Amino acid sequence: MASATATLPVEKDAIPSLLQQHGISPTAQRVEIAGILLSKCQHLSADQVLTRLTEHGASVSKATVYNTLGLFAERGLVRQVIVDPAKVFYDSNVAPHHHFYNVDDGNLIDVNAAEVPIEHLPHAPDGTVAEAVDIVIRVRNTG
Amino acid sequence: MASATATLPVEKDAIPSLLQQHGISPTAQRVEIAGILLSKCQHLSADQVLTRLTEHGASVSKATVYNTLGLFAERGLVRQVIVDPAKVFYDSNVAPHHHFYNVDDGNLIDVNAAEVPIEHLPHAPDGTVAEAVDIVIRVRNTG
DNA sequence: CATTTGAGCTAGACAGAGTCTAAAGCCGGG
DNA sequence: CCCGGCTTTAGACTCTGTCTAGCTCAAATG
Repeated sequence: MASATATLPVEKDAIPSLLQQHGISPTAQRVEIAGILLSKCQHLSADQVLTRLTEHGASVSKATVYNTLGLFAERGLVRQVIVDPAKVFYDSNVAPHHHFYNVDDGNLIDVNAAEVPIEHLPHAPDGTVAEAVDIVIRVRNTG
Repeated sequence: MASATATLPVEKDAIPSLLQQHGISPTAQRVEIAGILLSKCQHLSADQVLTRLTEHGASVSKATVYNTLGLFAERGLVRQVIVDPAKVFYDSNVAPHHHFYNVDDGNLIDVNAAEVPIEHLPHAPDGTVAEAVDIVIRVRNTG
């Protein structure tokens, strides 16, 4: 059940076992969705995943796409990125990193965590534990 | 038109001139909305602002609340906080700071920027300029 | 072999946040 | 007094995401 995170892109054949390593039974639809998202380092919304599925000729329902992406995120196979008020992006890169977010065109670019050294974090409020630190550098087109 | 950010809470009487300092003509509705949001250091969604308006007996339409909050954010009078995929929060504190976000109960707590020292930022991608750096520390209730 | 059980999938209804549109109100200048 | 621009408004609309109720299929059971 631990995270045996493969380097991107993940080969088609490797997907079923990768799912199983994350405690996810590899159904046809899940393999299909993972195949699209993990095919390279990218950020896709649920809707974009759905579109690509239909382009690939695979017919997966909207509910399944949402359920599956939620499941993948919960099990650490992908990561949610919340930068756009309108929708959630799913990031195929689960290594610790941050993001540039272009507010003009909605473009999202990875930033290696090592490039943003943080000396120390403040203590989490009483009764809570820190779970993740998300850094978003909002950029805007010049001119 | 520059930012003459008053310390919170902003007195009722000071609101019209504060709006004007940000290049916003102080209509009755805008003064009402600013009065609620700037009454203390807090994070409110558009919907929460709308609710408080009606509680105060002021009748402002939904469209106006959204338009006005968007305008305030654009002019630097308040700040958008994007942490919850479902809705945007408007932060009355525009001083540089970050946030704890409790994913269990949706609670949002300010973190002084000085408590999260960042040595240096990576260069923004070509053709873009950094505009803001948002750090969100996601926490979860213990037990 | 028939039956049951349960996980997973699906279509479509639904909910909530936010945007758009078309009309109406307000207000200052000529 | 009238005109023109800015602001507000109600309500329709869009879009993302969730929920429900039924269906499928495969594995376990008798």
